[in-house]
Amino acid sequence: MELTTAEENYLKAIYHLSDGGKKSVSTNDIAAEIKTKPASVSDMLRKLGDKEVIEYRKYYGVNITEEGKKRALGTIRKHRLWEVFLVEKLQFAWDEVHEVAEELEHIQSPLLIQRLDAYLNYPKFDPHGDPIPDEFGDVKARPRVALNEMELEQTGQIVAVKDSSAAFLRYLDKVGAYIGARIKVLDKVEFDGSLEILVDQKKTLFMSKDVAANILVQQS
Amino acid sequence: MELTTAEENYLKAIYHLSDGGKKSVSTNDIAAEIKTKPASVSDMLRKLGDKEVIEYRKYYGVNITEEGKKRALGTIRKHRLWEVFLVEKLQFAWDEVHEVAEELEHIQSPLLIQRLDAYLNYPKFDPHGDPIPDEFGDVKARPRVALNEMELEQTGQIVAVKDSSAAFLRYLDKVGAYIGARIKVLDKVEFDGSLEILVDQKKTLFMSKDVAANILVQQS
DNA sequence: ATATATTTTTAGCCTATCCTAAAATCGAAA
DNA sequence: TTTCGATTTTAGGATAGGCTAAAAATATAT
Repeated sequence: MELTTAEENYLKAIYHLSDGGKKSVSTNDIAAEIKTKPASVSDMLRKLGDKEVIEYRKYYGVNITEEGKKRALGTIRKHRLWEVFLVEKLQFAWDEVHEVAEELEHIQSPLLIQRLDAYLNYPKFDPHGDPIPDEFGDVKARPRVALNEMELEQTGQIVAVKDSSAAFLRYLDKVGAYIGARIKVLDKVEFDGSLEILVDQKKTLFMSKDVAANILVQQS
Repeated sequence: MELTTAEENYLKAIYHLSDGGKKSVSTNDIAAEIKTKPASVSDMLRKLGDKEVIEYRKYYGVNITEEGKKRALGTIRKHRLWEVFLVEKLQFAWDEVHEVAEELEHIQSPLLIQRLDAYLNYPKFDPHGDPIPDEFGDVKARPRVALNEMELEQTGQIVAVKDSSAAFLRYLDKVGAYIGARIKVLDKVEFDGSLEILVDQKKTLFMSKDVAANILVQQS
């Protein structure tokens, strides 16, 4: 059964909020995510339930079905492939692509996506470092490495810290290295293993090997 | 003022049916073009009139305004740029691109189109040989040449015949060289000036120089 | 355990776009 | 010029998606 653009957007939101289908999701949370009113969400949930892409029990939130998961992953795949296209071929900055990809992801043409995928050389990750599901909906888990183990020029996103003491987090905060920050290794000093890092394509930052060893990066 | 997808489609249809704004267009003709009912067209014409992209006098058909022309040309530009992309970059056949381009043409992002244009190296014609309006809505008139004057490998579309005798047309019909046919010069025989032509990317066709001299081609 | 607060749903309404059936208008022929 | 056929518009209704206000159900706190 065909989904409308609005339905695809709801399903994608539910997929994300449910952490890939692991948790159930509330009406209010969906409304906040989609920037719409809870009443509108209730309406849509009834429809998505009828189409069996979610399991909907009134007042108890929704769970995404296997079919729904497949659909959501299809939309996510399209979104991320378009993001790669925009950044790699059309020179968009990585933070300019989201809105346009939001539109492009609803174009209906399996052939188009197949060809685009090939044209981009079957990328596994989008410009934000998020994995691109393959045509079957399988996603490649992104390897996580300690920042000090990364090579020159490599890029990634800070996803976790090993040392979560207040002191360490306060330090990270001060230098502007938050969870989610996009980083690139600009330099590694042989002598002491300290690094020069580009954060969010804006500011550079020096850190010791010890600090870097406590920062986990999801590579792109 | 923003136009919806439906409004853009109506405007594009009116633009084409009016031969670029030269003639006025009837409700019935629009309905046929859009594959909708005349009653729906009346509705939409009122709206487009309110938005001043057409001039609408009940019962007397519509004329497109300058503003409307500009909008229509913008949509046509996007459509044709996407067609070039699909054919040149994603290896679509020239007759597979229309439906997808119908969807892509409604993506709203001036930056996207600007970048796409540059990426495609500012093409002047789409894969069907139709001219691509520039960002100001100006279109380059396509030169027409006699088929016998074309060079090897050149492509184009048959747009007219010099000799329109029944005999000649019957001959063209027999060999499958109709007005609108997409052709490519595969070979030119030095000795007698006869040609080998690829028609519609499917069948090849041999013709004498005399025949070719009577066929006018719009080059791409 | 009951009262209150929060969440969710329902009811009713709006706009966009489409439809069918009926009414209005136009234009051409007698 | 009157009438008749074709075209066009209007009227009224459907569906998709959104909104507000009010009702209903659930969750929480005393």
